[in-house]
Amino acid sequence: VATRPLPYDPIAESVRSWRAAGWGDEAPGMALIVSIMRVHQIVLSRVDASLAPFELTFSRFEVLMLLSLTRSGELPLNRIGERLQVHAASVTNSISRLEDAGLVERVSHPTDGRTTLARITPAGLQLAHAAAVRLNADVFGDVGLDDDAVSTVVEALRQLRFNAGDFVDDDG
Amino acid sequence: VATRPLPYDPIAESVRSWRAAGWGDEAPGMALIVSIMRVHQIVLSRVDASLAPFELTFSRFEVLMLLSLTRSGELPLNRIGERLQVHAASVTNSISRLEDAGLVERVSHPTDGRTTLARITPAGLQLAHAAAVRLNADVFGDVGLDDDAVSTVVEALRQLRFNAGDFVDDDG
DNA sequence: GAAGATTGAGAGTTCAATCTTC
DNA sequence: GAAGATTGAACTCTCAATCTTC
Repeated sequence: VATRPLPYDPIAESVRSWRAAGWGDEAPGMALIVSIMRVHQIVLSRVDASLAPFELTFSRFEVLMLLSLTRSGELPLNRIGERLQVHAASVTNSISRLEDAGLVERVSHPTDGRTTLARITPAGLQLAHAAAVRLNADVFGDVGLDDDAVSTVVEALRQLRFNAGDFVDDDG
Repeated sequence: VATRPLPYDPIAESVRSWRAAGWGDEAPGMALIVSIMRVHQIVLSRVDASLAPFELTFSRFEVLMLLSLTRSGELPLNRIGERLQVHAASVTNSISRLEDAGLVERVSHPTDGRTTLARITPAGLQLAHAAAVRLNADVFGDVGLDDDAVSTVVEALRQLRFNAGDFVDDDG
């Protein structure tokens, strides 16, 4: 953790200041945005700490996991970017690192010479599994909220993602 | 936005895969973490886009806003880091950039030679106000969730932050 | 010795520009 | 010309190490 616990909730304090400045109407939105920023920081540091023994970052773990859950174990780079919602340059970076570690290899696409496939290696498969087990135990198994709150938040954030145009299918 | 909308919810898809892999118990926690990661990315890009005309990032805006809401307009760098929950190195970086832009200036602490104060300038005050108005209009005023959902999520995330040891005062 | 601040290294992200292939 | 991938530049964040001052 970066610093010691504060004697007060910094976000509640920001809301008070925002209201005092005459921006009461937008205070709830401000609180939501800042809460997301802070919680992101917290969970990212947890995840990275849990993954550190495997020399994986969360970004690379996501790529590895996505490949490991694919029937053939391979996927075009651009589809990885779409699915994970990251820039093509980030995918290139992640794949290169995973390739250096021997967890993934680049393969030519059989019919389209423009696209490159990433294929997970046996070592990659094994590490993906081990890392997932570890992450489940360290982080996912207890995120610091009761089950009801978890599902409520997940649903609300799904709504937010949908409204942001992340995806178009709005069943459930 | 980085990519076009997907025809399905990528997180719901991950949950299905996670269950299929036999990790059903931890699937909700996984969904929460991934949701936070993705929503963070969305709101950060919105905020940065809104702040771009001012040549401010959200980190620097937060510093500027914190100073502008202070009675004296100045604060020790370490207190800025505590309040914003960021590393001292990040504060140094932010303050240097704000100083380069003439929005803040470094001042020696009157009694403690170790600490440096950041003081907001008149230009900084003016820009902080303009940026806040803009952010309220562009982002905070409509975050893409109804009011009930916003307060529910904010409260749940407060709980998560509290459980993470971010702060110790648990009233409200 | 401890606290506050800074610096340099390393990782990730995005964007713009470039190259190859359809 | 458009799509896919890569590269380089610019930014932020964190960590470890260093310097100054209490």
